[in-house]
Amino acid sequence: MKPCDAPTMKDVAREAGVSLGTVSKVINGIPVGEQYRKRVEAATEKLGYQVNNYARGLKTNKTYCVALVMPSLHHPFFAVLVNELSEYLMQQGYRSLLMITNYDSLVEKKCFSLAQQNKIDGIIALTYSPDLDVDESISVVTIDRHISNHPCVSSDNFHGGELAAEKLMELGCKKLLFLHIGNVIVGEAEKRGPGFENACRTAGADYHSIWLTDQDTEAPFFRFLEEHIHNGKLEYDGIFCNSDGLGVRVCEFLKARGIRIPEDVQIIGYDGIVDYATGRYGCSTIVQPIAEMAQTAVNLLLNQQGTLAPRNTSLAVHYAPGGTTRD
Amino acid sequence: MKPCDAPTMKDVAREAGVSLGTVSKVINGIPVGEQYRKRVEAATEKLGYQVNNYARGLKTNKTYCVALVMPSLHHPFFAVLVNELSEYLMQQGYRSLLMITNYDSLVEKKCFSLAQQNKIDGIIALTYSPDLDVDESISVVTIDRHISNHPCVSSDNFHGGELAAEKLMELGCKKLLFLHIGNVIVGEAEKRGPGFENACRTAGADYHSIWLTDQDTEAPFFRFLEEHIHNGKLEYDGIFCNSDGLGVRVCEFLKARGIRIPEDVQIIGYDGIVDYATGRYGCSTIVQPIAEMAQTAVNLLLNQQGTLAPRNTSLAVHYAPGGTTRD
DNA sequence: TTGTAAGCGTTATCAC
DNA sequence: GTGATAACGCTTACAA
Repeated sequence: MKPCDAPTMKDVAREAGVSLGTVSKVINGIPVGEQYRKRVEAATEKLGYQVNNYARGLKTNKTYCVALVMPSLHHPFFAVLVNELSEYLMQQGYRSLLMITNYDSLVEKKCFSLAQQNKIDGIIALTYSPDLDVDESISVVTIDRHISNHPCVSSDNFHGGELAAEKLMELGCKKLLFLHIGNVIVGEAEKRGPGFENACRTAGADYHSIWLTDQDTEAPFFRFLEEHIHNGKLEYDGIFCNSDGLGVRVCEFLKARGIRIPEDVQIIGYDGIVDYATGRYGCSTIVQPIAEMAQTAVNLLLNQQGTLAPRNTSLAVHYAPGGTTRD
Repeated sequence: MKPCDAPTMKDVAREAGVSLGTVSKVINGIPVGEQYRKRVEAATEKLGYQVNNYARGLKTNKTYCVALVMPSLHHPFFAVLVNELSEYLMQQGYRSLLMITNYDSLVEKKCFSLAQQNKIDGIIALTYSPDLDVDESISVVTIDRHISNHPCVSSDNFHGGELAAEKLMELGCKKLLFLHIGNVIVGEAEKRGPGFENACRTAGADYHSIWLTDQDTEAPFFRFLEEHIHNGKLEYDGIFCNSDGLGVRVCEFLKARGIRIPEDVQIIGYDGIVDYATGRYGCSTIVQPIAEMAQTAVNLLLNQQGTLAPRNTSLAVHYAPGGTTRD
């Protein structure tokens, strides 16, 4: 790569015939004599001068840079989240350092260490390591999962679960099923199930839950479904899946066995993932407000003074039909 | 946000009872007396010292940071591309600064200027501005679209187009159609059409092309298709779309009109986008080697000495069936 | 070999 | 209000 030596403040000062301090003041918007300002601005323009953020960061200990630590961009939820985070950060005058962990807790640790080394102003992270502790001097906001006492932003998972149950019952389901697969790490997303069960209990509904923790295969779900199909009819008529992906797969599985969706069985997922090609939801779903979550996380990070930030901020979700329910 | 004052090299030197220069040498792997090294390492460990990349960058003019300028992460192609770029860069010891332009050429310009200001070591960009010129002193590698004479990495679009045509003919199609929608900016992706047409011509096949440039609606395609359906039968029996998204939409449109895919009409798209939920292609497709493209771009950027980099590097594509062809 | 000191491009604190 | 000057934390000659 080529060397890159841009003009420095000193060059501008020489060009404008003023001192270094004056140039600095003009650059930083500190009042300065009218004609001096004019001269400096002209010189800046002429030389195409740009401040060196590294020198500035060294001096001020402020880098206007936030690290985004995310598992992967293969999943649309993460991709869109990073998109919104990055755009909003840029609007606020911040840059984003992207770090992909690939769900690997070793990499997560390395990223946190690297982030601190880069003297970034803060970290926004969605991680899976249970024991990821970070220098107390750095600001951190997490998404969905907690890291020590740093503020966490998530959608209102509990209410999302309730909403799903209520919607299914409202649409006539009598025998409900909840399917959950996920990491053993307890995060905010794990409240979807309790929310669902709570609503079922409250309504006195008949329901069953299956929790697959720390497993990498959904096979048990499909075995269960298979076993509960009698004479081409599933025992359950309403299913809540803890992600849209699972919802879509369950839907396909049942259709392949001649069960009609949504006529025989109705399915609701969670996330609100929109297909890039069709612009539609893959299944009926509880929609997470990704843009709002991103903005909330950024605001929380940038305005974090002391420790008065709430440990958890849950944003409102809403239900959206996606063809797998009768509405 | 909280202040962040980590231990400095001076602290380590004091702790270890050696001089600043010695610490620096240990940190940078320059040979130093065994016992000195031990002492420095112990002190480093004890204080939890980490080099300040801003100070180092200021001194060395090397930041180990590359800017990724991308239109959006809502489209899976860009999301996966950024994922691969970022992971590979990290493997090579580089960090990635993510900049989302939202297809806005004003933002693209701002990003380029910002990137240079951040004294990054290079830029990898996928942009739409026709007139995006950049300081000659900074290394740039582009994806799919050219910016002045910087090296560009893409998949072998021309051959991809040929492949699609050959495959359709091989699968028995007699009357081919090519559908293209895209920006007026001519990039490597625009070679898909010529490749397709070339293969058709060579084989003496009957084909028709529709190019929609600089339009934001695909309506003309669907109007055309509608007009060429007679007695529930489309005049064409093989369609090549310049993206998987379009392929999927065309497929849906025809199915909705009672035309069977792939029995009556076969469709091939371009990109190789895999659905996150099912893991399948949305339609039969020409697969771009995204990971290889990312690695090639990074290697080109990092090893760029002088200007001996090829202006264009096209990576091999392959065909993959995805349910919209009879194979 | 190891220590010393001069910068890298800024900002900030002073006298003027 | 403006211009020297001392840091910021590091690398790198160069001197010891």
